[in-house]
Amino acid sequence: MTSSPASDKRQHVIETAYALFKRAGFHATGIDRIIAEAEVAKMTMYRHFPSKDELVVEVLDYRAVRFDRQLDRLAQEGITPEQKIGKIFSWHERWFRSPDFHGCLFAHALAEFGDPGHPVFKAAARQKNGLKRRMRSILEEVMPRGRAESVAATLLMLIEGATLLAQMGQADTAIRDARKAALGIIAASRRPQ
Amino acid sequence: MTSSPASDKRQHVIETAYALFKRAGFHATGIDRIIAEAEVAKMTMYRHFPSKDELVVEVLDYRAVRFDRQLDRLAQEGITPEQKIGKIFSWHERWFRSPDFHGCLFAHALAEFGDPGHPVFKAAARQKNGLKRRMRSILEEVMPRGRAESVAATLLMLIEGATLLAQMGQADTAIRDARKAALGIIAASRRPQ
DNA sequence: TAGCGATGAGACAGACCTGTCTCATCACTG
DNA sequence: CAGTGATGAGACAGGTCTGTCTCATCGCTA
Repeated sequence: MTSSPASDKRQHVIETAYALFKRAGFHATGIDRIIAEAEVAKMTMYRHFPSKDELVVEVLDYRAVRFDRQLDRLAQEGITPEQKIGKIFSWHERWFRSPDFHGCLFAHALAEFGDPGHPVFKAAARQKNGLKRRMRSILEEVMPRGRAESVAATLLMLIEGATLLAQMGQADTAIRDARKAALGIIAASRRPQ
Repeated sequence: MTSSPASDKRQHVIETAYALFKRAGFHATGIDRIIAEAEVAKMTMYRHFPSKDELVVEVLDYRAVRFDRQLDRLAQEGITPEQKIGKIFSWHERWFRSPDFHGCLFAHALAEFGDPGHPVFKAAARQKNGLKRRMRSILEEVMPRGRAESVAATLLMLIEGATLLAQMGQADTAIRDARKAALGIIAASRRPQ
C-alpha cells in the first residue's frame, strides 16, 4: 500500500465539495460540478459516499473537526476566560476578513435543510451546540454552571449575528460591537473573586 | 372593474410561494409546485413575474412590508425605548412559538443567494438593515447617534442569533437570554438623565 | 352581440438533477 | 506473469427544473 489512495480521493472530493458549497450553496451545487472540479469520476464519488446528502454531512463534519482543532489551539493561548473568549472573537474577526468569506456554512445548512430530522440539519446543529458547549466550559471557571450556560448561549447569539452582519458587508463594526457586548456580559456575570 | 382580479391572482401566488419557500427553501421549491399549490396556470404566474428570482424578491418585499407594519403598530404601545425594544423581543418570542416557525426567511435568502449583487440578496439585506435602523431611531432618544447605531447593531445580532437558536429548538432560553442581554446593553449605554 | 383581456390547461424545449451501469485502464501485489 | 482492486470515462434512465408556446374558455364591457 502506498499512501492509501482511496482516502486521498475521498478527502479530495470532500474539500472540493466544501469550496463549491461555500460559494454557491448546497442545492445549487450539482454532483456533476463537484466531480468536474475535483477531476474525479462520478463512480469514484458514489463509491465513497452513498448519496449527495451524505457527502454534505461529511463535508460539515470535516469542517467542524477543523474548526474545533483551531479553537483547541487558541484556547491554550489564553489564560483568563475573558482572554479565551476574546481569542474566539478574534478568530472570527480574521475569518470575516478572509478574501472568500461567504458566511457560515453550518448556518446555511440549517437554512437549506430546514427539517430538524434531516441528517444535514443535525450535523449543523451539532457544530453550533459544540461551540456553545466550548464557551460554557470556559465560563464555568468563573461562574456557576447555569449562569455559564446562559452566558454561553448569549455569546453564541452574538457570534451568529455578527457572522450574518459580516456576510452583509458589516464585518468590522459587527465584530467590534459583538466583542464589546460579550465582555460586558461576562463582566456582569463573573463570580466575585 | 370588479376588484382587480389580476392583482388578486398575483397576491395569491405571492402568499402561496411564501408558505412553500418558508417550509422547503427557495431552490428546493419548484415553479410547478407553486402553481399547483396556488391552483394557478403557469402562464398566469409568468405574466405577473418575469422569473422565479423576481418572484422571490416580491415575496421577500411583501413579508418585509408586513413585518414593518406589525412593528409600527407595536412601537406605539411602548413609551420608553426599553419598552419599545422589549416589544420587539416579545414579538420575536411569539413568532418563535408559532406552530410553523422555520427560521427567518430573509436569513435563509442570504444563505441561498450568497452573491451580494443578486437582487434577492439585496432584498434580504434591506430588511435586516431596516430593522437595525428602526431600533437605532428608538435608541437615539436616549443616547447619541453613534452609540445608538452601535447598540442597534448589537441588538440585531442578538435577534438574529436568537432566531437561529430558535430554529435549533432552543427558542425559550434563546429569547430570554437575548432580552436580558439587550436590556443590560441599553442600560449601560443610556444617556444619564 | 362582439370584442377584449385575463386565465386555465397542458404540451414542449432544453437544460440540469441524482444515481446506476458498463467497460477499459492502471497500479500494485502475490 | 496473473490477478485484484481502485479508478476514469461516459452512456443512460428517470425525474425535475425554468421558461415559452398554443389554444380554449370565461367574464366583463362597449
